[in-house]
Amino acid sequence: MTGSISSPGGDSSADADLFPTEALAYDVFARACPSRGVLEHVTGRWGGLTIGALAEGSLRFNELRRRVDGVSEKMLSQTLQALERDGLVHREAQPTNPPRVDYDLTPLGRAVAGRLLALITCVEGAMEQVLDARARYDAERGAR
Amino acid sequence: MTGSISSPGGDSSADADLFPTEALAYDVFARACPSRGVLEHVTGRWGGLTIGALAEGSLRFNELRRRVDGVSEKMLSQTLQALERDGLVHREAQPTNPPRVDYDLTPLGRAVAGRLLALITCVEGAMEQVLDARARYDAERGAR
DNA sequence: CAGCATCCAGCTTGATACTG
DNA sequence: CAGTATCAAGCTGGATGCTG
Repeated sequence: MTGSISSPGGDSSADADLFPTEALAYDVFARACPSRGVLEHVTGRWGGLTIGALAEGSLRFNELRRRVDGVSEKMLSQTLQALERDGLVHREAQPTNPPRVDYDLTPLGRAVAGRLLALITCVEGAMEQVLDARARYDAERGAR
Repeated sequence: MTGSISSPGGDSSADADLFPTEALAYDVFARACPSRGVLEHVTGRWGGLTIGALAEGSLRFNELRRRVDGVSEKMLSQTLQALERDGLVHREAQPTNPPRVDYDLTPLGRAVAGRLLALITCVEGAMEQVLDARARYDAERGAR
């Protein structure tokens, strides 16, 4: 066990030691775990929005650029490459002129997108409560 | 509708226009939407891990610091303040000496945590596929 | 213990210009 | 259209020192 999170004292499987790095592993809470990197690609500034946009269907580079409000072409390009490398996004390039490249989610990407969208929807739905909470917080802080 | 994402042509409810900024609104894909900020707090470098840690139960400042591997006290403090302001985290300070402060999730925070944990679990579970995808990607790219 | 204030290195980002 | 290359600037975040 890498340390950090995952049950404090009660370890669910005492035989975990028998599988050094094989079976489970992958603990996002551990600094060095590769899953932390993937999670950052997925939840990063542009990753989440890109996946969210692609969840609605295949899109071309500049379509994506317009959809994800505020992303620069450099960042979009970078984001797409990271997601493609992680196997979440599929890139389909046609060697025509002018070139045409379509991006869409892989099955794995769709699985992640589902969870991500659930989170996004949850946050969007909570906005009124959040705004209220902020107002209260600021009122108490601002007064003092 | 702010623009950017949200169904391309097919709008599910034609009467959406009757509720200018009341009902739905909050579109993360729009640059200026406050929900984007909240989502960034939740999914940010430390926000997600902090929420994940608190999902297991109430924790004190330094306990959290140890749990979330790699976070500095400055970042943790900052993160907690943002989450508290957003109404996701509750801060309970006891005016004792030495001081004792407990943090835990609000009901809203727990709702978000659920979705977040689902995402994290999904990503962790996909790690093998991701690592495979990366290997393939690098092989093709490195060769050329 | 639970933080805040300050300083500063460096990574991330956005403009801009260029290529196939 | 679909990117890559380069560069300056700004924000992020870590280290340090101090407070109650």
